[in-house]
Amino acid sequence: MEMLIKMHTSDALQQIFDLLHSHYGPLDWWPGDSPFEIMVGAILTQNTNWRNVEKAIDNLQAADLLSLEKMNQQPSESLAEIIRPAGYFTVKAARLLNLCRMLKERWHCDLENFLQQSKDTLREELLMVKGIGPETADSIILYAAEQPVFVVDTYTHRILSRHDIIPEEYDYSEIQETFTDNLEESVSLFNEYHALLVQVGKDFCKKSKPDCESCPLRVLLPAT
DNA sequence: CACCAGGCAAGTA
DNA sequence: TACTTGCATGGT
Repeated sequence: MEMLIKMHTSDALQQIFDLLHSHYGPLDWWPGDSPFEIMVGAILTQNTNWRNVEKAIDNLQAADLLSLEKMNQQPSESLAEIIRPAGYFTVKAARLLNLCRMLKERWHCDLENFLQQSKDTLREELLMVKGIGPETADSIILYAAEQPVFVVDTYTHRILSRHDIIPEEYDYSEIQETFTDNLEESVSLFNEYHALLVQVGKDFCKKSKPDCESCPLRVLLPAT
């Protein structure tokens, strides 16, 4: 009679990180030049392939709109046309302007001061903006403000539940706690870990056609 | 052709 | 509270 002993969560999370890190090495996220560009990218990439986001950001660059003050002066309709390739473009244009308006009215466009708040108040303030939810807020806190929060996305949920490390029905905060309760609180670790999960998700853990045979996590069973 | 991608808010019961 | 639906382009 054979027995399968479930690994402790902290050991599993450490093993996943080690496997991914030795497979991919440092990924140098976030792919954006300034804190403002990172914040814009975080909104544009909501439920959208990053390739499409890059096209939209190129358009914004060409229109010289990658600054808070300039974007804030842009009418919603023309901003929408510029970010069209990112999809959901009317909704996302409004969301970008909601963020710009909050930063102007509450922070007088001083991004540095805004991002230097404690991560908890920063998160509260971001979540008050209509169009910024938990993942977008946490992406901004980790990658623009460089403060230690763990970012959870659909790949994080899919990979951990398929490997039986968390239950399928875990929500955002439960998944986030799984990481923060079992890892040292470190900006560079959280940065790299989320980037690695997204990368391995794109490469091997697509929703309907996973490629578990060649996935670097195949030694952790079960999967698919 | 169908399906999906680094979510979120609003509507329904 | 717990589901469902709209938003939309571009790649496989």
